[in-house]
Amino acid sequence: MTLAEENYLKAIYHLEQQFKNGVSTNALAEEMNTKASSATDMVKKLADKNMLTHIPYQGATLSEAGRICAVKVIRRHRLWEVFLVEKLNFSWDEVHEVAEHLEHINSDKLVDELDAFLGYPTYDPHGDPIPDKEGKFTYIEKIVLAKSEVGATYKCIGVDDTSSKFLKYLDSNNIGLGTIIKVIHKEPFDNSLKLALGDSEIVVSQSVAKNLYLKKI
Amino acid sequence: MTLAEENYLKAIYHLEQQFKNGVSTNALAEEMNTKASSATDMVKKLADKNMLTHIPYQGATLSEAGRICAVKVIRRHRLWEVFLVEKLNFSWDEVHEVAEHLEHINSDKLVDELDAFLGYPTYDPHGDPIPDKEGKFTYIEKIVLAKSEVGATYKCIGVDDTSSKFLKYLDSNNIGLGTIIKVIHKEPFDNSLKLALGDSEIVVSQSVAKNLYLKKI
DNA sequence: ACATATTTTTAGCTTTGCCTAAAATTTTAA
DNA sequence: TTAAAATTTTAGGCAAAGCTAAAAATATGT
Repeated sequence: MTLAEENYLKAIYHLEQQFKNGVSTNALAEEMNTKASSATDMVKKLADKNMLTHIPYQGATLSEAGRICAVKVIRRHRLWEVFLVEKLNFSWDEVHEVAEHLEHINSDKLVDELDAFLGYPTYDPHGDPIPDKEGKFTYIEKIVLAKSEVGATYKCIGVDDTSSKFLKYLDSNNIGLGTIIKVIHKEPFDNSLKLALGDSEIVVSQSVAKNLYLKKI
Repeated sequence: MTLAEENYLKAIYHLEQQFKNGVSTNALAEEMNTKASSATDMVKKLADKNMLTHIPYQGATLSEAGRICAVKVIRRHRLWEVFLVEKLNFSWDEVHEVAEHLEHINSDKLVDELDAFLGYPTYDPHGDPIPDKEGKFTYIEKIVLAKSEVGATYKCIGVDDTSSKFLKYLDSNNIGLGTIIKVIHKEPFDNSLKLALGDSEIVVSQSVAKNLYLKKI
């Protein structure tokens, strides 16, 4: 698998969560920041390699081989993110770009030793699960903050949007993985939420609340 | 700089140690495991980018910019080798291939944090010096075992040949960086050497002796 | 010195992955 | 239901980095 092929597989894997019945060329092109014609080219190449099935004008669906390959890339990406944050003092908004490169180094020894060195982590710094050597994910039931109950207490376990802007916003409001959050009030007018974090209170907008994942505690 | 360009710059830098008056196209092609015509193409491209000067039919010489770029790649390569050996349990014959990939990830934060994480090492697992952030090397005077004095005691500080075969040979004879070696006898017939390593004695051929670097102690 | 050998360069082709423009297909909506 | 809009594919090109084969320049040997 070339670098470009791996990136396409990862993108298709990602989009399949959303579009269960095949990933459209346009959606794929957008995810890859490229043009539809390029996406078509690559989809055809990947179909030739039996990494996916493609019905023209309909969409692409990963084969088992394609899924395995995508999950391996995701495993590498997320393990490197843990390494960067825990060992090299990266903050969670800085890791993505570098991990995009590291994820393409395909050496079983490298990845498995890195996994062991990090203590077999099951979640990356954004709260996304890290597949194990066999490709198995550990799932935790995630509640999105926007659908939380007033009065309940939660732990922050992940984010949906991993853009630098959003992660910096969270940092500046002292929200990180593991942060304990109590929902004080929900404003019916704009769906903003008043939260208690330790002894301070903050108000977050609905668009923030839609991107924060919690676990009830 | 693309991946291929960086590899060529590294190769030219390496060959310049040997061929002070310009690196020939053939030598470069051989170092890169490619054909002379491909080397010519790349040399022209690098000359256009002011990374080197090229006199047709004569040879190529790195510019200051080219040297800086090559040294950066070497720094990254050697730091990752240290990481692989010290943190991920790689042996010194396994590191090269993976480091060839890692060396091309160009992030100052990544490299400088890695350097700090490793404790600012000055030598890689083969005894080659690691340039610092400013590109400065720490040099130690190296004595090649083939030119050692009978009766003297040395510490192993590096190898010339870094092939897997040679490194595995050294491992199987319990020779590594830091090993203390006393030269017991030099056989005039074939220039083989009898060495004392701790309380065992071994005999090594001249071709081994030409590839081991020592420091007198 | 001059023919031959070696080295280096040039010319032209391949593959990968992207692009634009145009054609084909499917969807939407009047 | 049929014309317009949107989506997808095809066709043809481009740049990078490699290749082979042939031409040009330099080196060598007698």
